[in-house]
Amino acid sequence: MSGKTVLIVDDEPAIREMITVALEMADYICIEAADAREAHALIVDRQPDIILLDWMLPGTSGIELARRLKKEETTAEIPIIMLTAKVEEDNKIRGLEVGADDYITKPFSPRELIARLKAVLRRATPPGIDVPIEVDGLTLDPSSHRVTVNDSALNIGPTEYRLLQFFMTHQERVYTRSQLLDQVWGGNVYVEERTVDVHIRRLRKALGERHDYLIQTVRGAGYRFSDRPA
Amino acid sequence: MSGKTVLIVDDEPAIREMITVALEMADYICIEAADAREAHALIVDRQPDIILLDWMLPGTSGIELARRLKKEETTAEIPIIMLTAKVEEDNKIRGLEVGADDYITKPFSPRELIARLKAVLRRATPPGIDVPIEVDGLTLDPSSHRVTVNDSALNIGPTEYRLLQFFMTHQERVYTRSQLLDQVWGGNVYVEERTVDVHIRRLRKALGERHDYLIQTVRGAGYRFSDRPA
DNA sequence: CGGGACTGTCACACAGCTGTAACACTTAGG
DNA sequence: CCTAAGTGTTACAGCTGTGTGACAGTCCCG
Repeated sequence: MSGKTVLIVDDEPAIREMITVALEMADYICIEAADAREAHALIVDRQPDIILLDWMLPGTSGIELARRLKKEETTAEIPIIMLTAKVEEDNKIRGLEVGADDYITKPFSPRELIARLKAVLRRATPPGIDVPIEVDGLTLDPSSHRVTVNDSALNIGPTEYRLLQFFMTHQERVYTRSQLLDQVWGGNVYVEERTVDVHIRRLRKALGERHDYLIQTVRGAGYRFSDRPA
Repeated sequence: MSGKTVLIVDDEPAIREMITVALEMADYICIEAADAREAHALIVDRQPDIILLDWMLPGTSGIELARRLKKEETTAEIPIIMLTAKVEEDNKIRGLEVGADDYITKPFSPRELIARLKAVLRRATPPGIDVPIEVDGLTLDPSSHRVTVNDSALNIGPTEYRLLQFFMTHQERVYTRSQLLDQVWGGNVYVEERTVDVHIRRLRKALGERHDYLIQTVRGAGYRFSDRPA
């Protein structure tokens, strides 16, 4: 299972739909945007793992959006695959110039798309994703799928693990219950928002009094992971 | 929840009503005006996030109003969607010419209206909405939902947070209690105006003596946020 | 099949936030 | 000065949002 979130940016609904269907079959989570603004809003809100970006867009062009994304610190790391309608060497060059990680010319087969996607994700997946994250004695090691507090392993369920991993890779930022459901549970499930509270609780309990301060409640907003006291 | 305020300008009460019902279901706050004059008054007073403007109006036409709004600095930023009765290419062109952001031809479905509305609002929302704001040592960071004074966190409730955020993104301008209730509390609540005073008080207290000068009382008018002493 | 682990939901407890009223104070204008 | 209107300040009762424990259903593995 991949569970990676893919943002598809194309002004043509039919194309978005086609890609979505293909990718969801391959177990990706898809979100769609029709133009650059919509795309930007979704990027901020959902933080996709990769972006499929059409070359031609109404308003701000795909190229322009790519350039901007690569400039902003919070989005620069997200890999981008450009979609171009024609085989124009120019596009390729300019696309890669502004920071796109790969490009595909339409029409393309789902097979090809997924292959490229995997390749880019593998390549872009920084050596950092497998590196253990450590905060104040709390360590999460993705490669061994293990969580320890001062070297003593702690026993948490899969959901708590994903939740903690998400938090530790997204520190210092508040996430609403809804966003957490999207990011940790995966967009298409329907669960009560209060369920998040329960898993937060379980996680805190597992962390123990010495470390539960790391998961902070922001009343009226959501939760935040930070080693800096509230 | 959106909570955005939509001003509907149309001389036909039935149409206004229809739109209002549709939009309120989608969680927008609606205010209505029958002509240009009424519209202008509401724009100044309520500062809607977007305006639905009928092409044909008694007295000053919709086009004329749009033109004026785009000229005035305080209203130029408010997006406008023109409503036209017939499919006349002319209207489209002239409407966009004077600065409308989109147009819809009647009749239209609520679905379509809301879709356009969202698109325009998203387009109009600057991507920089998440950057921290800093004034004289006071920092508000929307992404972490944190407020600090010289790096020491200060503890304020959700309402004070929204109030402060509104002020910091709208500095140097005086807002009446009524306007603040609209903007910070969200139009449809009914609360005593004096409630604003209390929250202002709480905010000032939290800011401390060193910084409470930032929130200034304008006797007989309302409050203003400014780093320039009164 | 049986048992254990995990999940989502609910009900209840509780802390913190909110709106209001009441009272104290300040300002403007006679 | 004196008055009235406008604003500052405080206390408090009610409410909302969050913490918490229990529980039943589900899935997986032996």
